[in-house]
Amino acid sequence: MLANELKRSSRRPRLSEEVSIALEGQIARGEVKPGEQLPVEKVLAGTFGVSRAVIREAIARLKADGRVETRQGAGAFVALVPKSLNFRFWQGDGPALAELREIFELRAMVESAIAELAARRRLPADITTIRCFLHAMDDALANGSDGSEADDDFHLAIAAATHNSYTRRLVEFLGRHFSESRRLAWTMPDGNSALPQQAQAEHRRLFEAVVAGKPRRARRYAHEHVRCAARRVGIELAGDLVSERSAELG
Amino acid sequence: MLANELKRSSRRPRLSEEVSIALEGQIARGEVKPGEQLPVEKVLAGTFGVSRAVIREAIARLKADGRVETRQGAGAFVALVPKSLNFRFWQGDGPALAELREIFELRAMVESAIAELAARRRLPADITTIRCFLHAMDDALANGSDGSEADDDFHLAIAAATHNSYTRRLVEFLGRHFSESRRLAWTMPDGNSALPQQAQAEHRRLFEAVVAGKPRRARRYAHEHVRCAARRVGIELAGDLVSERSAELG
DNA sequence: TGCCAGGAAGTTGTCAGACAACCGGGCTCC
DNA sequence: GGAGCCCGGTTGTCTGACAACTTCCTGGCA
Repeated sequence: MLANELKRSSRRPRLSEEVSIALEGQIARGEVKPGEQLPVEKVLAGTFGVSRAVIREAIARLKADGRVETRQGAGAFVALVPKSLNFRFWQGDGPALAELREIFELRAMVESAIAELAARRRLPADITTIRCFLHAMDDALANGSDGSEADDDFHLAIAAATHNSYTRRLVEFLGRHFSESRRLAWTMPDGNSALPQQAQAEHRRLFEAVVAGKPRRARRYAHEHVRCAARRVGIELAGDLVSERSAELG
Repeated sequence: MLANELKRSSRRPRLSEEVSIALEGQIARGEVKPGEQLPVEKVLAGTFGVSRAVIREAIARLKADGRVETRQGAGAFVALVPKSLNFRFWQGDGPALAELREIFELRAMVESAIAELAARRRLPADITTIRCFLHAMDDALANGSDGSEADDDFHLAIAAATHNSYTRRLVEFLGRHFSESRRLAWTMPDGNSALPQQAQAEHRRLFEAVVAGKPRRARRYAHEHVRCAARRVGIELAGDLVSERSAELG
């Protein structure tokens, strides 16, 4: 019976799991800050009361998650930018590009749904906040500086405008992965400033749809924005999503 | 400058990295299929020409990503429904009933988008997995037992069928909050078994839409399922979401 | 025949110790 | 003052061993 295979609960937790959870917690709580060095393996082994092999497996997990980086001969350090995508992306790796595509795909799904809800729920205060970040991006464009942070805040403000705390928390959580993909739009080499300006035009359109309280239009613009952002870094998303085509009917 | 950061990546790759990438590739290419057992550690050590410790660290990474599950004394197996443990740290306390509406709202957004993508991407193996959990819920219904776990797995399997690892991780991430809301459907007191059966009918409809490869229908059924689920616990969601109305046009 | 207890073999989990590869700082020597 | 070398510290890898656990087979029993 297959039910036997599914029975995976109620097993004794492995030591390496416990250690990696504990370390992850320490990092999450800021007890070891980004860039700082973790205690050396031998010390960790002592404090946790396990062997070095267990510590190494736990750290291997954290490395896989991108929360920790190790340098042979130097030590293990809490990652500055967790889950660094851009390195592998610029190396033109296959899997990294695929990963980026998946992120854009998820962004398209989540952000379009959120834009729709925000257009339906936004209050005057929300509009003020969103507009503030829109202007911040305008400034960044004018100065030629990096507006990716304002970009993050812009989308976060839209999420907040849904007045659904879970939505907002979700976007905050995903922010780590999303911001990496957003930063690409602002730091494209070759000084082509037309691309950020194009993105900003999309932002403005999305903003106006939210202000006007047009859910369908907001959804379409949000989806279009993500798809264009993907295209700007050379990724072509399947464009035949229901939400999009149907929105044009409305 | 970005070039400085790139310099960091020109380091000799570690053995455990290479091994985990190689294994990951074998799994991705289907050389070892979901549910199948990996070669035992000693054999892997032999074929890769490294020690068992390296193999163990590589597998620790795959476990962290949820691509592999290990059972002491039995072996290492490619995960049926890849489970990601990455996001375990965001566990608020159990959602108050007031927050339940927000959770259902988020579910409606996420699950409908995922159902749509799954209907477009599902492969035969995905269908098999999903059907398996559908039957598990059938059994639970027949026995009068709790099928909420199979319910979780059902939706997780649909997320996996999108073949977007971030989607899958997102659903796993949200799982804690969602499963709470799903359990309500299975453990309604008053022995009214009509409600779970109604939910199961919705599951079946959704499943068939995914199997048939009808994205719009899958989106509508997923959305409807969540809305009905909410109604079954006394929460009325706003039903005028774009996705829904427009889907009826298609 | 059917089945159940129990052992044997196989597999993962953990430990301990050792050495290689490498980094960083301090020291010497020019 | 600066360049090069050395040395302690740290991670990376190897080896061998035992513990904990699962699976399967086998022999005895009803």
